[in-house]
Amino acid sequence: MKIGQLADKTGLSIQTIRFYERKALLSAPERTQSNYRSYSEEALKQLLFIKHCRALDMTIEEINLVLETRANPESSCESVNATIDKHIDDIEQRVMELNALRQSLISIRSTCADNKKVKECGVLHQLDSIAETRTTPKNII
Amino acid sequence: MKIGQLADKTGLSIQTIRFYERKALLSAPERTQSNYRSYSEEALKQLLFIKHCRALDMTIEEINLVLETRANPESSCESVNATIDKHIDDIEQRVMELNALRQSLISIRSTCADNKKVKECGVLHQLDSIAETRTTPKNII
DNA sequence: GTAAACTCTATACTTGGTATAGAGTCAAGC
DNA sequence: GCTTGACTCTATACCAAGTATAGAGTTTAC
Repeated sequence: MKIGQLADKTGLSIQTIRFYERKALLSAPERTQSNYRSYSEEALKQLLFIKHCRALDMTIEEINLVLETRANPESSCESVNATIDKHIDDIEQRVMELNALRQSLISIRSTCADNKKVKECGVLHQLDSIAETRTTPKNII
Repeated sequence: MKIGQLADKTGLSIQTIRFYERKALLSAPERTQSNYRSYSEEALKQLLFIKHCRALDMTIEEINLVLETRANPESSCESVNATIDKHIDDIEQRVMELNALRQSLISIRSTCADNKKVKECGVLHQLDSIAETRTTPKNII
């Protein structure tokens, strides 16, 4: 299977597949005589696994860890569970931040009716003077 | 006021201030004979305004737009309100996405009790086979 | 034989900064 | 006068997770 077919089957772009190879998520495939990448079914499965992990917003580093763990079936899956647990925490954290942010924005927005002039705009005045709202560092999520 | 003092007063790093100047959020200040940046009180205010906008997760491009609007007091503040409204929408969207993601993660996580072996781990099996969950394109927020 | 479609590598770009290197400047202490 | 430390300058590279491109080579269809 060439890279274009793999891209079609996975729904990932060709560049993304090559990118994952560079990041060592996907091991470098065999090459044809003309230096084209030639993929096995195994690679397709691996790539779908990676895609599923990405859909859950796992970072490449985390996926790498999970892949490593997955590689030896007799080892403990503890680290995988820890990764997922941490993810859930991060997401809950981020949702709370975003809700706080949303509240701030709604509050600021309420200070200006539509069609005012800049000099009368409550929103702009708010932006001049608001205090700190975000205490936690910005999250990637 | 030199850049270090400005950094202290705003809580932003020196590099960030220079970065904002490069991005034309902050106009290039006067220079001393030795080519040091020399800031006015006006620049301090501008920078705090920018900081407040960033705390609301506005992009640099959006802040630029708002600053432009703010520059002429007689114009309409409509675009500012539109920016804020869009932001609120984006955040609500993102919160819904994150909640869906959280549900997926919790569901996946529930398939593995602690201290299992990799080959028995429900989480890893789920990651092999889960269907698409995220339909909307990934957001920056 | 040639044109379209595919693949290759290498490089640059995105966002919002952060972190360096290497050079110049300024103030204080001796 | 000289050195030391703190400050500033520019330019460049780096982060994540890709995306986009140029320029070259390859394969396939007609």
